[in-house]
Amino acid sequence: MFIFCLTGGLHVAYNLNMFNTVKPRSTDQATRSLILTTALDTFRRRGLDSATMRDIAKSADVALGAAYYYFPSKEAIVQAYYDQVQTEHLARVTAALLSAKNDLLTRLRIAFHCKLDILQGDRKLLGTLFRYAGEPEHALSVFGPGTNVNRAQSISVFTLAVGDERLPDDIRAILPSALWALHLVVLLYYIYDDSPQQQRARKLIDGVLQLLVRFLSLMKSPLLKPFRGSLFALLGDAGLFSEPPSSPAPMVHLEA
Amino acid sequence: MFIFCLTGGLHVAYNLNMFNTVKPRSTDQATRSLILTTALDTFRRRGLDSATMRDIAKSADVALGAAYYYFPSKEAIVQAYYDQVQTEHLARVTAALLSAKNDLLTRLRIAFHCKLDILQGDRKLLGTLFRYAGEPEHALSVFGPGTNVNRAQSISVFTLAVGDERLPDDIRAILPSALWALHLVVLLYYIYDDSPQQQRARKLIDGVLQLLVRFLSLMKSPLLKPFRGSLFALLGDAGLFSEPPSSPAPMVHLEA
DNA sequence: GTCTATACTGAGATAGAC
DNA sequence: GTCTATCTCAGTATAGAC
Repeated sequence: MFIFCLTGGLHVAYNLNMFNTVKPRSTDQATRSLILTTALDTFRRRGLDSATMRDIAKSADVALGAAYYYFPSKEAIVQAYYDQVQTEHLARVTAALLSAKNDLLTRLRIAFHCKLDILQGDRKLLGTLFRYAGEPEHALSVFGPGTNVNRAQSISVFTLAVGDERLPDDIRAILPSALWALHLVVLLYYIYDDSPQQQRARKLIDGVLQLLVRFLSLMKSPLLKPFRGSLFALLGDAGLFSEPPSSPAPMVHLEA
Repeated sequence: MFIFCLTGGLHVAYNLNMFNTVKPRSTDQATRSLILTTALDTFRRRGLDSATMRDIAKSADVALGAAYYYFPSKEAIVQAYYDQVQTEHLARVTAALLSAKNDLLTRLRIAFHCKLDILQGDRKLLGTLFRYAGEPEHALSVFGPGTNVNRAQSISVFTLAVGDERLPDDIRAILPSALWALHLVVLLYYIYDDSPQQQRARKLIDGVLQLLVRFLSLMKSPLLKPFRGSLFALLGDAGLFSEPPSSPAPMVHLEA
């Protein structure tokens, strides 16, 4: 219930806005793209809250109605930005993994650092990601059913990074979702990090992933078997990182 | 930097709004209290977003300006509600600990379950707690300097719960702040929990605290010494749960 | 279906009179 | 300290050009 686990394929087919700034497929997509680009530019220059829809429309030389025609709200524009980021993340990680060393730590570092690379300079835009985290009903809640698809895409990048690493089944099942949750925490840290070039966030990633990999191998130890059993029993009961069988299937929410 | 560690005393002196609904100290406090009570009632009946400041003012039989005189924004009202909750939490936990068994698990369960008891029925109001989590500058950001005092109060309840439990120094230093962070996660789960009476959240608390206590005693094992060392090195470097000495003291932010 | 122009509504927030 | 009037801006509506 808390974090739906829709991992599996890459779900590229869902990626509706994949080409919206790269290769407009028709005139209207060009307008959409123009509005999006202009909006992001305005957000970066004036800040998200002080940039009004009228500012954006004016800068893009379209009427206010046009902006609302493509984006039902100001936050829908930010959402579109996240979609872009997600697409870029998948692309870069896919490429980087091809030439990477084959150890888990390296692959995870790629996934995490890539994300921060993409978000470089847009840390303020990132704040809204969490704005509706506490409101399950809201369409833009990071944890809510309204973002099931986006979440699945985001998780799939971590599924890629884990790859075919030899892991116990229980760990393998939850790891991508757990990494996704961890990456949210890292993003929060990144937002608050005022060190030069956010070096502390970079160090945090390296430290935390190193520790995680060590933790995973520790979990294989027979000494920690009972602890590991309790941990996974808890995660199972709570429905964290996976949907428990007793509840309705996650896709139901999409239809509602 | 991420989570300032101002733990120590109970900081009761900071608790400015402690008596705002209990014992008004003058006429204007009575008005403030009236507005607050009416507002919360309106929020609960109509929902936070659809309840307008005009509705609230009308219900409280004051002009719109009066509402804004006491609360600079609608969200300031919610903030006042959190203050109330915090005061109540401290009071209840203090009382409950007096007659409690003296083991850590019991004391931690009191602190966590008490919070949920108080918040019972107000889960939707809770959503706003996280609304500005991603915006360091915002006065109401849970992690930001603007809420240093509130955070310190909240953490102090967990300091109370840990009490004089025999613990290694490094663990003792971060435990209250870590528990505070954990309690935020539990609150998020609580908000999303649609099981009857949020029983799953209750079970999560019990499970997670049991696991935590076991984890703490595992950490004492010499076998895990290197792991523990790395863990605390990481937390120290990242400034998580404590302010690293290289950065300015947290109180500076309060003056700014 | 894409877009312009313009006007309107609702609500958060503020100014200034009393 | 309280009220009334006013401002701003997100979002909606509408009528029409193409």
